[in-house]
Amino acid sequence: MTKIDGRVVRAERKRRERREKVLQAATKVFSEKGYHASSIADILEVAGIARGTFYLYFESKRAIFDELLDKLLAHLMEKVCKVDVTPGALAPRAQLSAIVRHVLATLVDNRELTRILLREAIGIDAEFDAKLKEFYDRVLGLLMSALQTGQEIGLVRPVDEHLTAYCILGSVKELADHTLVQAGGATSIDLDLLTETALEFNLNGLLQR
Amino acid sequence: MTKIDGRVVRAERKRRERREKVLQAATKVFSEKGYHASSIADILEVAGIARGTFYLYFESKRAIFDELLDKLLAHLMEKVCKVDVTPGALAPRAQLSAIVRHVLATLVDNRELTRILLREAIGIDAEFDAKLKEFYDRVLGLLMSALQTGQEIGLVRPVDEHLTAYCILGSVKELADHTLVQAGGATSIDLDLLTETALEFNLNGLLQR
Amino acid sequence: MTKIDGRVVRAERKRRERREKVLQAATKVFSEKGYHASSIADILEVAGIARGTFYLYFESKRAIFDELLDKLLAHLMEKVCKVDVTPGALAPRAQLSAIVRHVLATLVDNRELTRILLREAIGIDAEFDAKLKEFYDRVLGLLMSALQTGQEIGLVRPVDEHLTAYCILGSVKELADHTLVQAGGATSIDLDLLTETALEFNLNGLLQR
Amino acid sequence: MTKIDGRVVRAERKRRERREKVLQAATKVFSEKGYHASSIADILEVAGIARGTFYLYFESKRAIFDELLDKLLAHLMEKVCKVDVTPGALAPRAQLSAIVRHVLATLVDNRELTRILLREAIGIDAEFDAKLKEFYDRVLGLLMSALQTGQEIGLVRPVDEHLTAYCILGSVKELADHTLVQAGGATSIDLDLLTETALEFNLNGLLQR
DNA sequence: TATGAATGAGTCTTCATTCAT
DNA sequence: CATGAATGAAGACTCATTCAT
Repeated sequence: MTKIDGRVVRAERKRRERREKVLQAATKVFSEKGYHASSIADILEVAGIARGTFYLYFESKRAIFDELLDKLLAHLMEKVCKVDVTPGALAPRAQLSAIVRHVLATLVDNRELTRILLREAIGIDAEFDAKLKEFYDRVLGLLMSALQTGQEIGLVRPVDEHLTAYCILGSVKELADHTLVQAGGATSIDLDLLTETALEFNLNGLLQR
Repeated sequence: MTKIDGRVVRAERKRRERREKVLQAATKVFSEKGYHASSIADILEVAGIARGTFYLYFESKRAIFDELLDKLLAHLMEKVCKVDVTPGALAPRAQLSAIVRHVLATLVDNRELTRILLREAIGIDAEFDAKLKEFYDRVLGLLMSALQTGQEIGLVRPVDEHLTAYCILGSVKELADHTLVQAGGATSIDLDLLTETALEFNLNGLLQR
Repeated sequence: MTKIDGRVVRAERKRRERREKVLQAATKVFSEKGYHASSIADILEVAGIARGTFYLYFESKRAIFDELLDKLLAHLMEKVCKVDVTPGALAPRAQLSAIVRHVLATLVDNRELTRILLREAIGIDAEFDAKLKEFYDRVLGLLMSALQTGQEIGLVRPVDEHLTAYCILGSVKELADHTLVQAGGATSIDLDLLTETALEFNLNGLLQR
Repeated sequence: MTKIDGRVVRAERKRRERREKVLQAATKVFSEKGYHASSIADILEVAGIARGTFYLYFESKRAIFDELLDKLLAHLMEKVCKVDVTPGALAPRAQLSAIVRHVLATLVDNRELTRILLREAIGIDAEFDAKLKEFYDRVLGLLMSALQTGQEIGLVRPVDEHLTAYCILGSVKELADHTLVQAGGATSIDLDLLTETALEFNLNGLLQR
């Protein structure tokens, strides 16, 4: 039985590897040509597999795209959480720094997926728009609750939490877009500078004080 | 000859009106369904014209989309200019306020086009991406020069001008997106609150001082 | 207006002619190769039209097949009705003769469609099977009611109406199949002999009396 | 050597059992969904074997279908023979009764295959049509020779033997179809009633005498 | 022998664009 | 000018069959 188990395990691993190969190919293709301009044929060519093989691993073009983004969104949410303001916790600024760093690091580690998220994952269809909205809504929710807490403990000045949350989200998105997406693949990125700039911008604004 | 001239002029006007009608229809359709999901047939139906007629006025689906966006981009750039810091000029803050207000007002006045710009004008094709990049680069250029000037006259604290420009752009884009695009068509918008929030956020950040 | 009306009418007629051309082509193709073995491409070739044109007139391969059969079934049912046994009506035998003649004549006039009905219209899908069953059930219903009436007026010997109705239907179907379908297209057919044989067989059976 | 022989024999038996299992599965699947709607995958699932295994036993989807039908056709022909009218033989009516009974019994014993024969074995392809035609031609040949003999000995009234043979065949086919195929699987069947109805219908027709 | 992953030919269907009227 | 029928390239997806393990 061990022998068979071994075989099964190996087969399972191989299957996952193969799936992964297709996912990689799809990532590359989608990120380069966008969802609509990418054909299954393009993915097949990059993955080096036959038409039928694709459908062995994925239900449809749409399904593989979904999976790609789901993975990135999950990664992004991994360490994004409420700021802890109970006594004894890390300083809020340090916590925020960690979160922003995590997000940016994840995006840096997944440049192609980031491009897809920021550039190609829009206008796919209503269902997908909803998924994306849900993700951003969760992020915005956290931001708003953070702003509220910040105001309560007197750290944050009085602001419209809704609108301000959008501003924060937008600043980080655009930062990521221009740094990771527009810059060609080869550019090396100073994660610390990025994190610091984002944080400073959001916390202190532009004006000299 | 005058008679003929009159006819020609009238014909010319009629032609422009018809073009306009098609552009309106396309705006509505693209804004509702996105570029890819919109078919020429959708536009024809809304415009109330025949298939062949469309191609009398526009070269292709792509071309009319281009024209739509070009118009909005031109409107947006109309009053966006360098901040004037020569003595006697308006206070920088007032100038900025005017510019931001103009941009937001233009977007408010063109909700459907705004949706197209922010949501659907991405991932069309490389050429279109380039056009958009050019537009944003001009905006970013102005922002960076403003940041530089601001730093020189000691108004702005030392920042990475590049990255910070992205943050500013992003905050305004996202603000516009959530306020104009995500909110259904009927919502009334407080342009002053919007302008003020954007400006305050960018200038003063979040922290209490 | 008359001019335009004329144009519209002419266009409408042309449209119907074109549709008819495609229907003819489909009839030929389906009858020769069967539903499953026939591809849209086969129909296009015979009809001499382009791929897109087909979908201008018909929703799908399935839809055109449906329409083909519907037409034949409607024709067949046209003069099939209950036998009238009120005093003064034609003799039952004459009425039956007329009905059988009509059915066989319709089948003779539509040899290809007959082939499709008897040979290819089986196992398309559940929905189609249902449509066919409905048709045959109507025929069987008429037959059973005729058998009942016949028994009541002492014309018909006591029989199981259900089973006997099947026998009658089957004898006519097979007669048609072998005469119209299996015989190549060119054979000339003696409609009178056919009608008479069917009727005699069903009424008097085989035995000498 | 005997030992090896034993092994070989056992292996041979196992092989046949496995083949049988697949045939059973195919029968079930084809009878439920029809030839075209049945996929190899469906058969595999029911048979509980792997894809490759199927092709170890059968050449193709088409081949297993062939084999299924061949078996039924052979069974059916087993006791179908010329009527013996030499003096001392059983009465013709009794002989016919036995033959019809055998045919109907065989169909009853193989309901699923019957459904396939009557419903799904049509429009597969030209070759298959030919095989079926050959079978029916043999049946028709016997019927025609019986009719001829019957007429010669004055038992049968003068009829067109060709056309009448079709009628007989059709009546039995339709009887079988409605009784065995359309009625769900569970219905119990009165073989005697069936045989008697068929015989009476064919021999005596409908009319009271 | 048994397996099931891989293959790729084959089909339907859509839709932007052209062109004869 | 306006029309809308016709076009055909392009793309997604299925499934019988093969083959390496």
